[in-house]
Amino acid sequence: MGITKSEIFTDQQNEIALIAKAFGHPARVAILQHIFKMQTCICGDLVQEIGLAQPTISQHLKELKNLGLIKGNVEGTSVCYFINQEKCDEALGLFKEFLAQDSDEKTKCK
Amino acid sequence: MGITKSEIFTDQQNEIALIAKAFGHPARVAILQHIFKMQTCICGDLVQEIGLAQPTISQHLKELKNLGLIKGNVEGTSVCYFINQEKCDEALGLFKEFLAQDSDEKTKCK
DNA sequence: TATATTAATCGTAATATTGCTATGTAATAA
DNA sequence: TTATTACATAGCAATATTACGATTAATATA
Repeated sequence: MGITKSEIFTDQQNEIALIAKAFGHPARVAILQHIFKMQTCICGDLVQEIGLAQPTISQHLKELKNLGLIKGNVEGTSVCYFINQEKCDEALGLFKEFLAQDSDEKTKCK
Repeated sequence: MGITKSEIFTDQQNEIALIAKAFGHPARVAILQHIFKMQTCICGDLVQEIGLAQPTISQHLKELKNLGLIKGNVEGTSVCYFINQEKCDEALGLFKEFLAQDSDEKTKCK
């Protein structure tokens, strides 16, 4: 998207943005939800379930895997994907810290 | 980003993705963090604080405002922005529901 | 009224993302 | 060995995003 000036932001800001971007596409949300629900699944399941072409799903899986949100084990000709719960918990922790700053209503604008 | 086939996803999946996309850029993370910290601020503050050009900051503010994550009051020649805590809580709720599905370890891949 | 201040909008260049078809690769089956 | 299955990768067209300079709009102030 044009260039993002990552260098002017803190590591934490970049990290939050990176994880958020992974959740920023409904296909990836759907993929994660399906794996959460089924515990594990293979690429072909998701192609059936979601209705995007196989290479498209494969690409989204790759992004999620690169971020560590899911992991995959090779089993014969297929790859069994599953949630990396630690990483998801970490992501949720980041969002909590980010969004749950309870303000003490100091000087609000009228 | 090329066309996203929103119509094949559920409203909830699209909603999560939309909110996540707002957090998917470090400038918007930085903007929100600064407003959280200062309670309120004007566009010029953020230009100083973050170091992007005024139109760029203004554009990011617009996106956050469109999603309802922040609100702005006109005060003379400036606009006083502040967090819409209800919307932020709602966003956090969505992420919690999405990410905190405690799996009961059924059939995991080895 | 003229000028300064503050922010929004317009237009545009550069770059990223989405989704596809075609193809490649690895493991299994016949 | 050859075919099949299941994914991954390459390459491309379409579209979205980021960032900026120039300009405009609205208010305040001299």
